[in-house]
Amino acid sequence: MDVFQAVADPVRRSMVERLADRGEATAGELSELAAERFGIRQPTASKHLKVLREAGVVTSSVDAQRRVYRLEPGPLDDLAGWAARQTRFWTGRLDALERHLDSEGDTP
Amino acid sequence: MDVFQAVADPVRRSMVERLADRGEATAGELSELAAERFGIRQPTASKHLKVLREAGVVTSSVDAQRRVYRLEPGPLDDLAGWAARQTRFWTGRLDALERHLDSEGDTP
DNA sequence: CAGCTATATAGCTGTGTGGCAAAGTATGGC
DNA sequence: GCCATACTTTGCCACACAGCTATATAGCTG
Repeated sequence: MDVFQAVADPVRRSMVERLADRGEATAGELSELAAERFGIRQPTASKHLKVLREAGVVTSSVDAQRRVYRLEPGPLDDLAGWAARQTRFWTGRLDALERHLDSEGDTP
Repeated sequence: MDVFQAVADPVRRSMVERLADRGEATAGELSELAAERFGIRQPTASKHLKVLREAGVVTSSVDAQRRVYRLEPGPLDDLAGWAARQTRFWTGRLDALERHLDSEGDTP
């Protein structure tokens, strides 16, 4: 699954936000957060973490029985870059459009 | 459907990119593009346009029998902003983290 | 080693969403 | 007025995905 799909889910976005705000967290902490905010069970949260992992949005390392998750900036930067590029092109271009229409000479 | 879900689909992303690159387009043009790239039929493309419309990513106006679609920067800016915020927080903070760990004084 | 804690996996189910063909709604042209 | 054009809507099916419970795996702890 790609980054776009990964962050399409509010539960996963909430996990990402938690990691962005306060740094790394264990699977348990993230699961508990999801439980509070969305009322989901631990295995469901674990599944969401798997999706984020496979999209490269987070990485995990093993600390005894704990898995520590942290944010991986790459994919999110790609996402931000894509979205920004889409708007930078035509935002503030209304004038350019009008010039274009003028040069076309047809106002139906 | 929100912006995140709206751009989660590659067909819809392709439509957005087309509008970002070369400005407004008719439903027919966007449908044809989707047909070429993804092999989908016209009603399916129309459905995708509806999703983009309802997410506020595009707006449409009527020109005779044609519907002209254009990009609405707002939602995409929100998306870009969100994604950027998630990474700006901890990117380039590895040093900050190390400083934090130093000030904690515990290296287990 | 027994048992507790932490997390992942397996297997099942309901619902949302993407795909299609067919029908409906406007509008322009003959 | 009627047909063609340009879309959208409707109704259908299939499949992906989020949710759950139950179970497996792994590592501490007594």
